[in-house]
Amino acid sequence: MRVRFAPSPTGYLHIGGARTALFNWLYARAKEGEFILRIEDTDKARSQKEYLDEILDSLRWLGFNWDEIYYQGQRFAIYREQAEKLLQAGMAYLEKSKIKEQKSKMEAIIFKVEPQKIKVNDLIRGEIEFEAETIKDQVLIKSDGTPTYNFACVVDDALLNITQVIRGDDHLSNTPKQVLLYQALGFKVPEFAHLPLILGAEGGRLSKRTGATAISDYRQSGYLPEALVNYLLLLSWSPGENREIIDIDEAIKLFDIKNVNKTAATFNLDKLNWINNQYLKVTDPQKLTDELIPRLMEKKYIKKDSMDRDYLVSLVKLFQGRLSTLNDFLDWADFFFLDEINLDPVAQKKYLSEDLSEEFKLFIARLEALDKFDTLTIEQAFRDLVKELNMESKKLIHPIRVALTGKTIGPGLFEVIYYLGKERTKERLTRWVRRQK
RNA sequence: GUCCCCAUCGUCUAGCCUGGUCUAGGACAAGAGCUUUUCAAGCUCUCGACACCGGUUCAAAUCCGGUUGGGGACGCCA
Repeated sequence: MRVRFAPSPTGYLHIGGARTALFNWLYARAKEGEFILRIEDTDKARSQKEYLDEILDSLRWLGFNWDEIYYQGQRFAIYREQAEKLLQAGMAYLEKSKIKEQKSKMEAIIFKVEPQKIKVNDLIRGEIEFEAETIKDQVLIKSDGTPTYNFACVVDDALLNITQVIRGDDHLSNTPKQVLLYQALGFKVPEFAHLPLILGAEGGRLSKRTGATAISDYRQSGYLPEALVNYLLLLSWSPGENREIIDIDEAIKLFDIKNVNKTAATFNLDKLNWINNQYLKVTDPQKLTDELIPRLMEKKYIKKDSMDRDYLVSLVKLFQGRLSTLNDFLDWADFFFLDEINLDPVAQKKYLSEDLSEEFKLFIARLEALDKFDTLTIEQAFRDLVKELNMESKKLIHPIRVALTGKTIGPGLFEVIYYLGKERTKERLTRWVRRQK
């Protein structure tokens, strides 16, 4: 069993490509076969090193390790040799370039398509029949000497002994053309499996506007690779038993290409966010901290030399259960790193319109008097004060939270105070009292 | 225009192959409530679908045909 993923370095690895790579990789791992990477860089003008690097990097990040890698750009002689075979057999002919600007005097090699019925047996869709009359003669080698996609693809899949071609639905109509080429070259036709496409929110192809961006963008936003893979898995495949969260090892055991859906799926960021949250919750905070440190440094929230790692880990634990992405932490925990907090105007209006300077002052005094400064002690001091003032605790909790964090949302107030520390808490509350005057 | 694919809640899906166990199950989202402190976490509940028409059958989400709708492909791009 040998499968392949064949990206073209003319763009970044996107959601659709990643899903194709995933299903190929899964197929290989489930059947203990080989997963081969083939870089389709025949279009020299459009292929870029930057894209290649991004694709390989993203694949590694997702965990799709490959067993072999090939570059079509290094195999032009092979394609030409195979094309010559067809030429000599009379199954192909030469034609002058139709491109006006073409300076080369070379001629293109074109495959003659004879009328016939072509049957394709798809692992997911069953038997599909095409009429060769609806297919034009196919260019094999362009007049600039480079092979066309369909030709290079067939030659490589055959010569690299690919047994199952698993690819996107958009290649379905290429399949009869390719079958003809396998037969003409005397190669064994592999099995095909065409995966349903992933559509954007408005139907149609995924684009930047409809939410599809490069895998590296998801990485940068703070999605975990396991979560992204889990989400991709759920798009047109289901592990059954109403399971949503499934790790890759279990998916390998349960995966069967025959159970892949035929229906195109719509990419849904909300569900990805939910899955990412599920993974974020159970990920080792140390690991999350490692991921967060460079992001915090970039935001200038921390400096490398003055960083207290244990403190950071504690903060991460505080927010861990609520994050959709790692970057959420940057927004929600900002007040721990900033001297001047970002005060949400809506929150201010809602909870800080009333003058609570007396209550704030009293609370500051209570904090001042504490020998021990831990969550429980702080809470006790607060509860006592509220009781004495004969106030509802939430009437004071919310204003204090906003004064300290600038937000109406966040972890429990007493934990926030504890991690903010006595000095910073006092300072922020005092600042607010002064503002009242 | 031609060819091809697809069709269950707004979205992802289970069920379909091997018709009855389906007054169609789960998840995300949305709405409501609970959580002597917020929620973007947790718990509970609510809303919500077999595209349509015909056929086969005692019986159809499940099988067959058509219609409609959606998607893809028709390049000397990949």
